[in-house]
Amino acid sequence: MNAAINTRQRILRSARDLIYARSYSEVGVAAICDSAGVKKGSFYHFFPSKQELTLAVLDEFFLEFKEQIFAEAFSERLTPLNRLRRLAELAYRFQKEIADVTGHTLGCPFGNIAAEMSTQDEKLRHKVATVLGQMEAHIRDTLEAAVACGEVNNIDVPTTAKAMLAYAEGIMLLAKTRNDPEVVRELMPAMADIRIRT
Amino acid sequence: MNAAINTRQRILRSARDLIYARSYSEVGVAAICDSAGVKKGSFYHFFPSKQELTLAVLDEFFLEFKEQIFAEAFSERLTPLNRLRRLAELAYRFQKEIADVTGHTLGCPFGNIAAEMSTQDEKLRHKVATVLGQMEAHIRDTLEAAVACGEVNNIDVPTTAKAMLAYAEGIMLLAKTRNDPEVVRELMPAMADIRIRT
DNA sequence: ATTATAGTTGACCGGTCGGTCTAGTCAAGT
DNA sequence: ACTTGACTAGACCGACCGGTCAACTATAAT
Repeated sequence: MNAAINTRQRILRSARDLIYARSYSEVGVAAICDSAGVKKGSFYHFFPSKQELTLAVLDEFFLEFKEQIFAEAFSERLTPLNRLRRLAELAYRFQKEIADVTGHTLGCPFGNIAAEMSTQDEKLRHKVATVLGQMEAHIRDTLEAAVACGEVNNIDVPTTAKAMLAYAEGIMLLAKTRNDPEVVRELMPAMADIRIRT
Repeated sequence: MNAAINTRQRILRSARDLIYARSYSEVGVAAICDSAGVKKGSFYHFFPSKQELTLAVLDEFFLEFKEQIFAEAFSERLTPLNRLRRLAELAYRFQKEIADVTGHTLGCPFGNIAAEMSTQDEKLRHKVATVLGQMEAHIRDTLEAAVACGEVNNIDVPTTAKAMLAYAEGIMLLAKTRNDPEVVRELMPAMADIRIRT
């Protein structure tokens, strides 16, 4: 049973890494099984389909994101706006590290799947939309706090949060397209300066 | 020979529509041939591979984009900043029209392919990067003009151009993810207000 | 020791993939 | 009339796709 959890976890991690590095369509179940050192039968014992696995992968991604990025950026030591600036810095570090290891700038795992699959798989689209919605909510909360402590004023908080998320996703996509993490370093800090006025 | 050009054009248009509506991986050569009313033999007479066809599709997309969007938005009647605002409006209209017809918000054709294929096919990545580079150049030129006529000042023009492009791409991706063109209407106008200060 | 159950194995399925190839049509050039 | 070469037709290729299945093993409760 311990071994079983282990197997499931190995499948999940292999799938996460492969799908992020390549894409949903380019990664087959067989490749995931090979990478995880697991046979097809075991795969389908734990996951009913490739689609369901991918939903789990998205959860896994978001969990890690919250643990590794949000947890650090959104500590109380920083002012709200500085949390957003810290987020920008962490985004760069993360992309830079991946680029150093893999040779490719991989962008945002959610944005990648959204772009590829939104029109093809409604369940996947909805899942990604939900995750991005939660990210937006985090930014919104942070902006509310910024307003509350007088760090900013006269802004449309919900719309500004959406704009910041859009800007961040766009930067990740451009960085992937140029295969250059420095794009993130150059552009991301300005995310914290976006203001949609009331 | 006229019929031949016609065949090539039909293949190109079918591929453009199908790849935009679905994705590169989800659209097979057979589907493109069916849609174009052409047999495989003809397809491979005009295009050596699916990859080469896609490069041509990207050219086709960019050509249409310049004809339909840039040509209208960048007319001399408008001030530079108003050209960018017009661009935002056209982006919404375009996404809205597609959504009404297809039931899906398809986002940016270049961004879609970039997200899906950048890590998998260097030629495709490079092509998309080039196209987006030209878009960035258009925005940069417009910002230069805005500076020249005193509409804005104290901005880092090249970086602001990049930031505007990133913001636009991010909005298109979010709209696709939410399957809602209204995201474009809500967020895109603020593109013209982005300023990266010197 | 027996039984039930969770997990594993790998052969196998029909279908689709991008791409090849041979045979043939057709119009223009000589 | 004959040749040439662009274009079309569609059968065919091996590889791979997601998914199924029956048989097997390991574990733990009774």
